[in-house]
Amino acid sequence: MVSRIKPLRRVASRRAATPAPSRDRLLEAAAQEFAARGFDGAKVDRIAARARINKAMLYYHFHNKADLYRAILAELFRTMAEAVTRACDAALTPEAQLRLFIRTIAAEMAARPHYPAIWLREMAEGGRHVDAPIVGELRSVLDVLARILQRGRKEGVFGGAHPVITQMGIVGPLLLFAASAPARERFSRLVPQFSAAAVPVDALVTHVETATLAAVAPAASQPVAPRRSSRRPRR
Amino acid sequence: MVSRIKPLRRVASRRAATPAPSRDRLLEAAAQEFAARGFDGAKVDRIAARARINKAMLYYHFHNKADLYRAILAELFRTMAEAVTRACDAALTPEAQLRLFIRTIAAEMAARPHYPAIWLREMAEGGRHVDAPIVGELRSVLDVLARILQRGRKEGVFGGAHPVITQMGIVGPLLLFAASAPARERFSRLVPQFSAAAVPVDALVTHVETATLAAVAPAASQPVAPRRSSRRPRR
DNA sequence: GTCTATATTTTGATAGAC
DNA sequence: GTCTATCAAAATATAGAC
Repeated sequence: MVSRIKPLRRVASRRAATPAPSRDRLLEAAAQEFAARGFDGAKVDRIAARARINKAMLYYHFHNKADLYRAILAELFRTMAEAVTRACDAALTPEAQLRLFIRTIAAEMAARPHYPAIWLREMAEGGRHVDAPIVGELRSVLDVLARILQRGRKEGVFGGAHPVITQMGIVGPLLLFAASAPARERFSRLVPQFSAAAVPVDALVTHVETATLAAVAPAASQPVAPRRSSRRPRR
Repeated sequence: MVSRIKPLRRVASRRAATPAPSRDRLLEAAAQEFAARGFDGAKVDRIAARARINKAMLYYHFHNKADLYRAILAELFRTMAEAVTRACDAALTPEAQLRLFIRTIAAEMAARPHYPAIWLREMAEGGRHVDAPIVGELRSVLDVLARILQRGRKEGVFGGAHPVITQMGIVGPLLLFAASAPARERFSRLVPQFSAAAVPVDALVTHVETATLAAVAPAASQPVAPRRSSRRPRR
């Protein structure tokens, strides 16, 4: 609540070769711990140890465990929102924009390896730690996608795909793939197919692109508001 | 470790209107708690209270929290493996089999509302509680999918899609959608688009079907083993 | 099978010196 | 900003009567 406005931090007063200040190490260590163990599984002692700081310093920088976690969540979704907003400025066709949207999210996940597990877990937790500003970032991401879909629809290249459903179709595979990498590696001793070496990362992004573009194509899915009279048979 | 072989339980000795025995209520309550809070967030006191049993009874039926959790995990993946194995017996075209594979998983998730969050969380945890028998069930699911893809390839209707990637493309959206339902409902006060009423469930399954079939179509994705000589440009 | 009472450990958080 | 020492609450697990 207090440290929401973050000051442009001490750039001038820092020497060139200075190691990461304790606060940064703390955030990094916490992200790692929260990703691997979840909010309740993460222990402040372990976070402090990993960051090579004293536990009391954690409470000096953040009020409590929840605040530290929220800071990470906020940065995660702000980063995502900024990235997709920036990427989709470009004057491209709706198809190209959608591809770029997908690739941007994938790239952001690759750049921040802890994000996928944290994101996934927070959704499974019912968004318990997501406050209003964070919801705003989520909304921004969805809005970018909604605009792409709407433009494509106006130009006749997309059908009436629902933004939330399209979003699930995109981030679902990307999140699960990234977050489950350690698990799959663990299983690969018994199921070699799971081995990371056997599953090229790029192939997944290509898969999601192809899949999403097909699913949003005209007549691929029923319109957002289903027609009232035509009841389609179960199969 | 001990109670892995479960006896065909006391059917004869039970009256017709007998309420669910404590062990069943326990498993149900535990699944709910583990889904909502994760392994570390789940508290045995809460599980016991929810099941309306004494906490000591929990330790009578299971040795500890981890064993209880593993029992639920095992049933989850056994259920999934059995369902997809049974469903894909049918003599259908590869396309129809793939659709059925998807619908079966979606139906199983709908029937057991706690599964998606547990599944997702366990993957994020690195499969820490997944033991060898459970990996076997995971393997079974993957094998069913691999056979469908292989048959489709032989018949020329599918390309060289990788089973793991295809699996991610299918279960990623289904899991995320189901598991994030409470979160989206929470956010819907600020972002009406997220409201469950606004997002038809069937539309997601249709989306995943369309998307997956397009992604596994011939030439949609590069072959599993990329050609060595032809280096494709970045885009 | 069921319950009460309790032991033991872990863990989030703080006080207060430097 | 940093550290030591420590508290108080929570949580897993068990002992043992019925």
